[in-house]
Amino acid sequence: MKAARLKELGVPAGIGVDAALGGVKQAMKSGQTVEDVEQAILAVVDAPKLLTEDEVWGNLARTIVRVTEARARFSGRDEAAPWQQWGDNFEPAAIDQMAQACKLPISVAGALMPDAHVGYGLPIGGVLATDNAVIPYAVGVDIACRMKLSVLDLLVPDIVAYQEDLIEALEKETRFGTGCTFKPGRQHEVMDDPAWEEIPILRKHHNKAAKQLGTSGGGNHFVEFGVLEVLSEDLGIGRGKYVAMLSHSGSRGTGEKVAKHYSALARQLHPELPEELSHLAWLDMDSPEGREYWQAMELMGRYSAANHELIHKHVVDHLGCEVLAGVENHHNFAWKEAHKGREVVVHRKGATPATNGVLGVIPGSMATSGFVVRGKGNEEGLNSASHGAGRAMSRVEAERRFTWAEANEFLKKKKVHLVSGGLDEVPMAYKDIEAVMAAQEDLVEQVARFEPRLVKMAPSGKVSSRRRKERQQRKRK
DNA sequence: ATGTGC
Repeated sequence: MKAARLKELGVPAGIGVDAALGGVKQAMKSGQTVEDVEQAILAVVDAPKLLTEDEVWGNLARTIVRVTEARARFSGRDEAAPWQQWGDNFEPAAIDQMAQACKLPISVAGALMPDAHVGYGLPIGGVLATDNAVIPYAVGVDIACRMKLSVLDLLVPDIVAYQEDLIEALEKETRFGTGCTFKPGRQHEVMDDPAWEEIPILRKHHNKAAKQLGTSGGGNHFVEFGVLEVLSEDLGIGRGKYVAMLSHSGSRGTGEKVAKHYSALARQLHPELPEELSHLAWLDMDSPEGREYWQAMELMGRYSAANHELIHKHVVDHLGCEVLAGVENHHNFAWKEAHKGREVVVHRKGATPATNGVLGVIPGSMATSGFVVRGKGNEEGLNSASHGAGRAMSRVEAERRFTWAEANEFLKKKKVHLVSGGLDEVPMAYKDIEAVMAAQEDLVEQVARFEPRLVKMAPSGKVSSRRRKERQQRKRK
């Protein structure tokens, strides 16, 4: 049974739905039909106080009572925290999510970046400063998702001349797709961090995390080679054209488990939040839960950095070249920063840190420009910028609307060789990166422009997992 | 962005 149906039946969103799903599972196991289950849920919703001791539905009944009482006591704030947007090419729902986030009692200020689109709780491209509280879903599911660019001592024509070697390096030295691992795993001292032992959710996933070190994952993640046109002296290598390698990856499966674990915990601690705020449940920074999340989040930060470090090290070693310069940054993370003289927690969910003088990387798409940028320290913009061009449509919509014939035409025109990737990631599915950059001229300065030439991404998710299953089934036979 | 239980 889906969450939407449970809400139709009157189950409160968030922990109400969580509790209901538990009951549904139990009832279905004991052989009840969907109709029986729906009747039972209606009865609980109608009179939860009568059913708090019920064997199957007691937890749902108690949760509804708790949520109802807490929400009755909750009163929103009189005035939302101030926020501004950069650009005007947004879905109304993304703007609404930003506005809702600023109504949280803990919110201090917000900023919506020009690549923003709808996400869980806070939009992707949303920045939120809070007072002594951290919101797991305002950091994002892929905690510490990160960009890393290395300038290599190759010549621009080498991208074509040594194309086969570059492809081989990508194929052998990282992995793509949901659930991908290295066997045997890559080695890195980040795996010896004491936090893996101290925090149960980390201990549980330590093994998987070890196997996923150095992998790139799926979705919009990629590793690519391209031409970097350096426009300023910031990188310390002089102006001109260079070959660079750019990777986009994060904390893989472990980060997701951490995000979901603490978000569920935060929701349990905040039954008072109305439905539209329920995905924005927070943890107090002074509470044991908040401190533990922060510790886990920071480890995910070091883990993600190690991930990129290994990808670059192994690819560079494979090619036998040298690294001349580099830039890297998280774009799903939270930081303790000063805002207008006050210490706040700044959540950047799909947003690049852009404190004055700080360098960052903003990718476009597989066949449009990316940028190395220098922050301008715009205080109203919460020292942030976009983390890319931003999706112009959903993945499903992109798969429906475009064909590979069109996409290949685009790639050919831009001289991009796509080793693998999904139709849901084609450039036409993204907003215009030039317009996005123009909308944030007061947030960042352009330091270099990057043109992708040789790109590897995960092949389209659903297809590959179906094929994997079919292969496994064939093996069994 | 990510897998997991059927």
